[in-house]
Amino acid sequence: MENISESLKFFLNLTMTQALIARRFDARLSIHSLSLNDFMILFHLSKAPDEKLRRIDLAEKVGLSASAITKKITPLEKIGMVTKEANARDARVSFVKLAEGGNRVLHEALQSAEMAAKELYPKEKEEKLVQSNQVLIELGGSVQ
Amino acid sequence: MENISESLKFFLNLTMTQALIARRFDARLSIHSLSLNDFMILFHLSKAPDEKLRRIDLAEKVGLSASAITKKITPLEKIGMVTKEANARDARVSFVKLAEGGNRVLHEALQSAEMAAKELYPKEKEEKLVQSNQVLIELGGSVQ
DNA sequence: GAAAAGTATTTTACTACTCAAATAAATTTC
DNA sequence: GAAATTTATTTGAGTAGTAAAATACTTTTC
Repeated sequence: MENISESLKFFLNLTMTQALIARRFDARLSIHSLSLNDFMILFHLSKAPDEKLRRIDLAEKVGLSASAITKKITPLEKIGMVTKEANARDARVSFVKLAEGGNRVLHEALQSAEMAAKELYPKEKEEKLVQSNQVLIELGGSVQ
Repeated sequence: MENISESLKFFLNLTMTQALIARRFDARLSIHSLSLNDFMILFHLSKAPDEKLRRIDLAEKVGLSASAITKKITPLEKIGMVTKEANARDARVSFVKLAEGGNRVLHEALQSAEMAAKELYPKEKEEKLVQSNQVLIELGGSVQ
């Protein structure tokens, strides 16, 4: 087996750990009847200006296709997590906005997410996590 | 919006960047008719002792469920990427072993993967990637 | 200002996964 | 050593995603 680059090693380990950790978060979030992707949607909406985003921007942030967003938003709207809002300037776009219910559920879910996060890495080594976070942000992460 | 912990930020950015980068790798690997998960299966088999793994161990390494592995292995066997091998000591387990065809395709795919990896991060900052890789390994990554 | 190109979203058809139940063998318990 | 429990895999049913085509606008080009 030939030697593989540090970048490729990094990506392969990134994929392994993400899958591993995502399962733990998914388990925690399930008590709020929220999938990890549902949580990501509510989270990114809450961080956006005026708590709303276009579907394509939401898709990019959450890491799903635009059509996946379309399909997820309808049920989320039905249970009061988000609302749809038209754009006066451009009739093509339809904003997704965080609703009251979504805001409440997000705050509850954030507590569960923090519990899962706490078990991730020893607190005394947190500085290494902060540095790695910087790398992730350079690679396209946007959670500051 | 309350402040969120460094660990949770790390996980959210991990998820965003993995989704982002995985799409790039998937696009590169598609010319070999290989999905990213197919590639991961072949890669982990090639690294395993005797180039074989039990389905549950493969599932854990690739980050899929055991049933997903069962469903993926059958077509991979048909096209000569892997072979099945019984375990003499324990009739429950059935090893998945890298076949000649799988080894050849893996080596071709590794070149495409390296091309995608090269575009990931500036070479002069590679040391930061090496450090982050260390963190990922502590979190469950196994690619050394 | 009509035609062409581009953009945001939805629909369609399909694939890849998940979880839970079923099966089959191994191990533990008593 | 039979019964109960655990472990590895497969099957079945349902869900969540994709890519590509369709739709409906907007912007650019000439």
